[in-house]
Order: sequence, then C-alpha cells, then structure tokens
Amino acid sequence: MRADARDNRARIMTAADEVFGRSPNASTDDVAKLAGVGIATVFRHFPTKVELLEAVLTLRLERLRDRAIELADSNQPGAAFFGFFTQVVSESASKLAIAEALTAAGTAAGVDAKKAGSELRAAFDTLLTRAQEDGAVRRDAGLAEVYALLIGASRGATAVGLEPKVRDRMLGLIFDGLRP
Amino acid sequence: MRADARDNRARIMTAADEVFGRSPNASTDDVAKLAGVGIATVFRHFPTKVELLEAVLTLRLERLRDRAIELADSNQPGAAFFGFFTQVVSESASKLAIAEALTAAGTAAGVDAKKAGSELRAAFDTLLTRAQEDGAVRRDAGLAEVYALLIGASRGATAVGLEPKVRDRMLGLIFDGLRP
DNA sequence: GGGTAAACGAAGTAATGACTCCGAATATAC
DNA sequence: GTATATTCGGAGTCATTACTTCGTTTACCC
Repeated sequence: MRADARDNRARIMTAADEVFGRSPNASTDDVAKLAGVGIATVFRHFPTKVELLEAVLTLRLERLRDRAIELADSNQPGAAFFGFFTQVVSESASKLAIAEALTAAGTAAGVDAKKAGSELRAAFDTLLTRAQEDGAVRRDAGLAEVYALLIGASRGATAVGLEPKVRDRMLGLIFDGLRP
Repeated sequence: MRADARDNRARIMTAADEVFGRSPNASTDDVAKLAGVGIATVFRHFPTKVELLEAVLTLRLERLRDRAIELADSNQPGAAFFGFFTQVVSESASKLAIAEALTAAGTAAGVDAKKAGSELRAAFDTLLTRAQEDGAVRRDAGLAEVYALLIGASRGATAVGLEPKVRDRMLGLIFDGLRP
C-alpha cells in the first residue's frame, strides 16, 4: 500500500468518526469533504457505506473494550466498575455514536464489529464480577440486565440533551440500585 | 369537512401510527399503501411529512398522558407509579415509536406535541410526588432524573431486542434504586 | 531523473423519496 | 335526479445520495 493511500485511509476514518458521531445518517459526501479527499477515494477504501459505518463502529467498540480491560486490573474493583459506567454514559451524552455503537453491536453488524462487541461485553463482565466479589455491587445482578442498564442510560443521556447535574443524579439512582 | 375526508384522515393516522411504529424513517408511500389511499390524499391532510410525524407523535404522547392521569387517582400511589413505569418501558420494547416519542417531545416538535409532552411530564410528576408522599419512592429523587431514567430504560429496551425476563430484572434494579 | 503502476478527484448515473398537477369520481344541496 | 364543489389517486417533478467512470496526478523503483 502506498504511503498516500494509508494516509488518506486514516484521514477518512477520523472524519467518519467525527461526522457520524454528530449525525448517524450523514452522507458520504460529508465525510469526504471533512477528510479533504474526493468522494471516490472514500469508496475506494470502503466499497460501501455500510462497510465504512462498520469500520467506525468497530473502532469505537475497540476503544471502549481497551479501556474496560485496562480498568480490570485495578485494585479498587468497585471504583473501576462505577467509573467505567459513568465514563461511558458521560461520553455518550456528547458523542451520539457511542450509544449507537453499543446498541448496534448486538443487533446487526458484521464480523469485525461483532467480535469487538462481544469482547467489550466480556471485559465489562469482568469489571462487574470483580466489583461483586469486592462487595461493591450486589451479587444477584446479572450481566444481561446491568449491560441493558448501561445501554439504556447511554441512550437516554444521548437522546435528551441531559444536563450534567441531572445525568449524575440519574447515575446516582442507578448505582444505589446496584449496591448490595 | 366531507364524511369521506374525515374517514380517510382517520385511516391515515392509524396507518402512520403503525408504520412509523415499526420504522421511524419509513416513506410516505408506505403509509398511503397501508391506509389504502393515494399518496396525494396523505399530503392533502398533512402538508408535509413532518406534520404527519408530529400528529402521530402527539397522539402517542396524549395516550400516555391520559393513562398517567388515570393512575394519578389510585389509592395505591406506589403501585401506580411503578406500574406506569413498567408499562411504558414494556411497550417501548415492542413499539419503537413510544421511546422515540418520549425523546422527541423534549427536543424538536411543534406546538401540539410540545403541549402534550409537557402535560405528560406534569402527569408523571404527579405520580412521582404521590408515590413519594406514600413512602414508596425516596424523597430526594427529582423529576428530572427519574424522567431521564424512564426515557433511558425505554430507549434501552427498544434498541436492543431485550428479552422480557432481562427487562424485568433491569426494572427491578432501577426500582430498588428508587426506593427509600 | 524517467517510467510505470497505483491512487486521486470531478463529473457522471440510477434509485429513492418528498411533494405537485390534473382529470376522474363522489358526496352533498336543491 | 342533477349540478357543483370537494375529494380522490396516479403520473409526474425535483432534490438527494449511494456508487462508477475515466482522464490526471503522484509516489515509488531503477
């Protein structure tokens, strides 16, 4: 692969991340414009729009997964769990795409995104289990419902332009329900 | 207004409710087909697609509002509050549009939808306050964050095809966080 | 530095979807 | 029953958008 091609691919990914983060049904033109390349270049790297969307989605999921894996080693499992939860929801409030990503990861999505999605879920499971073993989270809370709560809170925060104060109080209510 | 016109208007509303309930970005043609009328008829009654969407949105909000108002008289305020919450989330799981409606009510929306939206919020506030006075819900939970929780849970349940069991366990966690 | 293969971008194409026009049909007044 | 004004519906128009084509440019090998 030639140097300029690799360069442009990276620029397109960055632009797509930004553009689709703002509005998930933006046009391919918008991405090309922001990336500063022609539209054909976008399609040369990502043959269909779906593949481009999926690449962005995968990237986002991998970032979240990496952060979760990092936190899994913490010696304060409770703080790690609640911190991760808070961070995801907070970022979702400003970055539309994160909540979308969490959602889409389960439903449609191609093979790469699916892999990243289940790895994220597994990493989150680890965080949850550690927090439970540490006594910070009630033991009868299963992964499925806690994950649903994470997705719901993210989407809720995203949908409405939730003020930080309200968002934090909402998280407070959720966390109280999660404690033993 | 002629009888057939009123008839068709009702049929279009029903069809739109159904079609947009399934997928919010369905085309106007789809609505016309299901309603069994020509596309021009749809546009005669609702000059733009936005107005049609808004009419559906308003209808949904009014339905929720009416149910909340009904429950406000209950002599079991706790059960009324939690029941309403559960019902909204459960329906959202199958009816995409309800969660969307809750969301959209705050943000964009024209005057009718806005009115219905704030009336719903007010009715929900009554339910919450009664439940708090009855000791079923903690008193330091404000309307804003509880409402955000409702929207989040709805959107979460909608987004993922949440199984009823998981959904109920998720609601259990939320409700535990809401109790004194 | 010159040749070549790869990558580039602007101007297309085709399909979709919101909205309009106008002749046909039909409900209501007499 | 007929006149007429209103409503109806299908065949358009126009804008948007995913994707293609092709002549031009540019990075790498010698």
